Amino acid sequence: MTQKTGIFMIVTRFAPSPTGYLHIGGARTALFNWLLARKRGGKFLLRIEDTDTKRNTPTAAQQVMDDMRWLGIDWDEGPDIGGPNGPYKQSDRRDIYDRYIQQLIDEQKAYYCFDTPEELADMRVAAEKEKRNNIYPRPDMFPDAAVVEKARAEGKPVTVRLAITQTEPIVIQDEVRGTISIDPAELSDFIIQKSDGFPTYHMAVVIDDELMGVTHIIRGQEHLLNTHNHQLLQKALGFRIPIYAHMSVTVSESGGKLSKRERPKMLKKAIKAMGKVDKDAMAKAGGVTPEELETFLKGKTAPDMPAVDAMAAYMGVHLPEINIVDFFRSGYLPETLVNFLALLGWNPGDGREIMTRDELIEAFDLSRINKSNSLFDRQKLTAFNTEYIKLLPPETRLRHFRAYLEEIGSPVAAADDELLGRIIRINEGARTLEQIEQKTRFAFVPDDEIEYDSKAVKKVLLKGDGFAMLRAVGDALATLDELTPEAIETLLRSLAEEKQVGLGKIAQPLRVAICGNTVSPPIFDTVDILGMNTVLKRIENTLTKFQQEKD
RNA sequence: GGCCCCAUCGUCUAGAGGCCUAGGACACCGGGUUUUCAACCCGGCGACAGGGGUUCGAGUCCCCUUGGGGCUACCA
Repeated sequence: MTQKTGIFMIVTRFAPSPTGYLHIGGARTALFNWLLARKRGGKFLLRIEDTDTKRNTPTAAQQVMDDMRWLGIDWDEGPDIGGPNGPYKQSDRRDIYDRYIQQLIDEQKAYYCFDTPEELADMRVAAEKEKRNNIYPRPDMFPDAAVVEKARAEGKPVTVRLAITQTEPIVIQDEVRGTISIDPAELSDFIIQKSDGFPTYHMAVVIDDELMGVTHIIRGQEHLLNTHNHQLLQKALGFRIPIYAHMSVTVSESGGKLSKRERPKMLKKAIKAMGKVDKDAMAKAGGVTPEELETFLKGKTAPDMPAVDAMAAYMGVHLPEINIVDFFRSGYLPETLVNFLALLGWNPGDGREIMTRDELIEAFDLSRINKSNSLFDRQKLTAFNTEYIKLLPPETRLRHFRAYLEEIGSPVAAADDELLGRIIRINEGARTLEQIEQKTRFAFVPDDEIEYDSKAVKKVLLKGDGFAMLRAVGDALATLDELTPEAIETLLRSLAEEKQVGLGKIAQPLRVAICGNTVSPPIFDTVDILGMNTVLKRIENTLTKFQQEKD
């Protein structure tokens, strides 16, 4: 029963609105659609839904595309590369929407309205007070062209609504949720064209999906009830009905939908928890006025993301990663995110978890998407990242690490490929690229600019005989003529034996002297990487610097 | 409030009526390894929300309760 028609090509899409960075939920939606298209040998489209002129931000579309590329989610048609059914930006498709809206009006399936925002708000309040649904009162007679002309001349807002005349239940088929039917009496005639002339989301999405030949739509559960409206529109316009799959929502640790509001929220909480903070300095760090900061702390409005990030950095608080770039900057790998995201609400059914991109594509299927909401578990994400740092081919790790170092402006970026590769290798077991960077940074700062951790200095050098041990280590190292990790190991081990102490007694003072901290990559590699001159210099510096405190 | 969706360890989940004494992964706890932090190895703790049905038999099907989530915009 294998009937390959050949003409039935799957088409999926991701249709973000350019209001900010690509966030984790959007990335998951994009990934599922991409996975389905790749699995079935179909096409995956990218479309920018910028019909809300007030919310659009100019760089967002570019940023979203950059983030998708970083994740390795590529598209076959899109705003930047075009395609047979373009343009792929809704603001460039106004004339198309106008035609269909006019068609609905001509067929008496839609009608003009002239309500002001205040009037609509009153209706909403009244409905709420009377505990009934807010159903728009459809006029018996639809306004004709003359009336519209007059309203426009008077400066009234002009919108268009779809007349919902169906009385039988509206039934949608959902691939993950089955049959969901709803009584049209629950539905209100909704706006399909706004007073600024732009179509609403509902109108634009239905038209574009039809014209672009989209066959499968995977999206969040928040669109489940919209689907009935979309089906009404599809019927009114004589369109095909695509296959829908509504995935569960990803919720955050604090409950509720995982949203970009999470970061400003956490920042506010941190500021309040700290009590006294220099607000002027913080406002300055974030590039906002003290007044703006004050409004943020009191009210609901939040400054934009770069300002939030800058203030968090200033205060040294770690905000939960929400946007894809946040994860990049925290040292996560794209492979980790793709794998982890795929497993949020889907699984291959055979217990596999760590899976390559190809394995994910191979195993992906709509029937295995589950229905219940899932919580975004950062600890498990980190465990995946640890795994991927170990698993990835050296070239790939190197590429990711270099990109990360350049993004955060780390001094470690000065290392050449060979050194960087070695740094990754000796840090195997690290959970994020950030950890590798932090553990290696000391090697790339000038010898006299090492930051000594006071607790480490006290514990390892000042207390006990750490100081004397360090001197002995310095003397011993100075005699070494062959510099390899093995030679260093042999030397230090025999020194430990001679002194009748464990290797730790030798290694820790040395570590603090050359790194400033008790935490570093394995000591023999660390010495080797720094080179003998630097090591001896730092030992010397350390002895001099803390000599007085010792006495 | 109305409408809709969902419900297995702390978390992500396996489970499509007997294979379940409910399996795996992360987290957690205990132990081991060890030059630090990790990583690694071994072991352990730990769940079918509650109540009714249906059935020879229910985590699996139905109903109710409870709990969670979504929508209810000239946002998408």
